[in-house]
Amino acid sequence: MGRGKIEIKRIENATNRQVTYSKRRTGIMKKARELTVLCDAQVAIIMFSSTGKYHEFCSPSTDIKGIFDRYQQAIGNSLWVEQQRMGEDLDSLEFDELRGLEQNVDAALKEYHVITTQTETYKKKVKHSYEAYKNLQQELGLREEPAFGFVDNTGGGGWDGGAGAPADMYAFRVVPSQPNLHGMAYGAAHDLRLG
Amino acid sequence: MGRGKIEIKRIENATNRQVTYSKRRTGIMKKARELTVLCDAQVAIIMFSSTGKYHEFCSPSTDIKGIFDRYQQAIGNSLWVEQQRMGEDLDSLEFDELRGLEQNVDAALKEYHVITTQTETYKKKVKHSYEAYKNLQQELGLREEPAFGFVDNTGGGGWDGGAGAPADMYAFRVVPSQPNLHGMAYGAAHDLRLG
DNA sequence: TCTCCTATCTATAAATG
DNA sequence: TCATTTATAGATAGGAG
Repeated sequence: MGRGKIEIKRIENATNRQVTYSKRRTGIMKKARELTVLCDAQVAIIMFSSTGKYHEFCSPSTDIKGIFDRYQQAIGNSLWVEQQRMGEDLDSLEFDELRGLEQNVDAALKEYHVITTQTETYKKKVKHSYEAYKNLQQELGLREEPAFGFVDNTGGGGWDGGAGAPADMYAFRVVPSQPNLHGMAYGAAHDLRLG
Repeated sequence: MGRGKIEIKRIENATNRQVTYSKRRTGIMKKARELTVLCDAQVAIIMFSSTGKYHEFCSPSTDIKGIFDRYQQAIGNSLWVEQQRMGEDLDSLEFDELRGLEQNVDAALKEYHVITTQTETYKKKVKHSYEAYKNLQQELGLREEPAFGFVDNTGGGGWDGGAGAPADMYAFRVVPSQPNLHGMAYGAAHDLRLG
């Protein structure tokens, strides 16, 4: 592409590197968006430029964290399969111990559910605030990516509807190396009950 | 590209959709690789096809989780920069509520930490109980429930996930810095139901 | 499915405003 | 610095085996 072939190696000139990063990033994001639409796929992309700025893409109806969770789950599944094949010998556990475990986890999830519900209202406000912010950006004539799923921290992109990221970001701020709270829905707690 | 322009909308024919997914995925992954080299960038890509198979790309010297962690930290940091800009355009009541949210989430995560610590003890027991459970299942002549609809466990491809929920308990154990309570609950729901 | 082919379409490097 | 233009390299849709 472009006026002449280029070798795929680090661009030493910082300006050219940044320009190329920006152009190619846009291209990849566009391709990702097309892929999600054409092929009904879920795609999550995180990029950090050499200057440390980040950009993301995420298919609609989810967020980066959701896809990452799904990915971890898939990885976890493969790991477990390998684990089984290795035929690791495990100790057994008394049934009443299992029941005790179940009750503890259930209680923990109930407690979590209360907390989650309590903060849910605020999360929505944050999201709506961001949308207001984005709209303001538009009104001020700042450039905007046309499609869904983009977030960047340069002020040039924007959030589109459907991304649940703002709420998650709040949680991440408090504990950067943060536990995976995302999918811990209370509904799951009910299913924990032993028969 | 190719023999004629195509409209960017879902490809209804499943075969064509899969073929296009495969081709375009390859293209995007290649572009991502070039970007990391040319521009010294960090890139992480996770894709799930409509059939549930997943593929990933990640720049060298790190892994998906590493980039995701960096991303979480980055959005955590940038949120408050954005927040302050946004605050100028929000009324004070809204802003007070946003502050309230911070405190709520903070409290929630502290609570979560306590809960996590409390349940940490049980994680090993969950794992250790699995073998006993499998044995019991066999004795009772029960079939294992398929846990995830998206998983393609027909064997073959290296990245395809498989098997059921217990994997999450394993993932939970091997990734203590990122406990996955969602998966844990889910796993417990389906695999600890002994009675 | 899978690979190869290739006419066409798209992305983009470099130039330009 | 930016956006825009333009000439080319690269990606790929559709078809064949």
